Amino acid sequence: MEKKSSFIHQIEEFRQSNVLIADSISIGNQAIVRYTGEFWTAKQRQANALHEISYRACFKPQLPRFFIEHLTQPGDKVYDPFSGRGTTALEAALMGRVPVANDINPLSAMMAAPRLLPPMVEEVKQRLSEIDLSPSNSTEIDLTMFYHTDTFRELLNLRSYLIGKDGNGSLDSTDRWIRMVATNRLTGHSTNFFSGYTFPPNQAVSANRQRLINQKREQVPPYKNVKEIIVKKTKDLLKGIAEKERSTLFGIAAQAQFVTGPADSTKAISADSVALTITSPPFLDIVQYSDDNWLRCWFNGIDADAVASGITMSKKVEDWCIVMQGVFDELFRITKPGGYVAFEVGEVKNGKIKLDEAVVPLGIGAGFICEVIVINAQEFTKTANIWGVSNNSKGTNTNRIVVFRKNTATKLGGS
DNA sequence: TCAACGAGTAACGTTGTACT
DNA sequence: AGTACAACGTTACTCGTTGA
Repeated sequence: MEKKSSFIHQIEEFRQSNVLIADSISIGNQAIVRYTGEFWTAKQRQANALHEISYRACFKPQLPRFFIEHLTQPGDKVYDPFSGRGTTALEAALMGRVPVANDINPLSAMMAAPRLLPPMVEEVKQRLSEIDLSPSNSTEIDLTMFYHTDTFRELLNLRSYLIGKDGNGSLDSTDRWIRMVATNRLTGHSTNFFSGYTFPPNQAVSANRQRLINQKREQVPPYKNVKEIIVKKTKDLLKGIAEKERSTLFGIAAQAQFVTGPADSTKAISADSVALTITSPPFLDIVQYSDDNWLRCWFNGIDADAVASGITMSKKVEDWCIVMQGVFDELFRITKPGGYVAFEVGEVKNGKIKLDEAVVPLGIGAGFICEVIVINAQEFTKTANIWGVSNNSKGTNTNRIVVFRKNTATKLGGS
């Protein structure tokens, strides 16, 4: 006889001391308990600064922290099949858990893995001083709507250096750090980006649109010093990394696993090995992941169109569910008996579609037990101000997490 | 043709705190 | 008193796709 999940007990205690809403929803023939409230706060600058690289559609580090704290022990494997910038992987590593991460876009591991091996600022300065960014460079692509010609020349040289060393296998952890920082400085709306004024840094607009933005603002991209900007951002990222954090991360990094491929077929990850999965899949077709990352892919020699063809962009919930069922089946394979999945989605289409309700049967269909739905609702910046969408009135304003558990008893007739 | 829809972020400025 | 910096509230701003 299996004992009652201690997680629900913890949530219930939390609820009683914080006066949260508890109700339940019927899905199929089951009543799923649902708690709504402010389980964690998610303001800016409340987590480790090492997280602060922009990537489209990332959740706040407080989200994985909450579930890692409650559901794992140090040394446990914590997995994210839609890893993105690697929020789950990094937060897990900072907490002494072993990260396993997957993403269809190779950009993801390039952004996540180097931050498990944070260098000293001096190492980065030294390496940059050894790279010659001055030679004039023939270009196969015009990006002068984004960059001053001298900045563009520096970027082309850095790109050749990185792609060259990657190609002959001589890229080291300092180079990978520089590649991660540079990729994140390619476009942005303020001074410490290589580009002139453009969109906020998680989305690169098309070249044509950038020309129009330049016209409208009567701007020509100003000169930006590539090496100086990389050093500046390196310092910012390393603010929260004292020796204690550095040694935790270095100890963990050697055990971490980064996989690049579809989330429903991750053969490199062992069966029955993962203690906790924390993830957030694409929400239907809301975010244009490969378009938003086209410049980053170019900088790293990645074919963005090829990546795009593998990304789930279903418009309809039914189509999305078919793809996600495959993901859940794979999660069931790799989760260890007694392990958990915390699957985060949001409400979309002006609140009409609550994806958490669609997720419940998928996990059950894969063999999991649905434990509870945790909804973090608060006044916080999720969709605030961008596109003129005001916070808590439109767009996705809550984190809706469906928590599943794999029974410790062996499933009968399992293949 | 037009309206609906939508997974932010970095810098600035003010206030607070620590140290000389 | 003066300096440095940490903390944090506030501020600025755009595109692309779809379906009626």
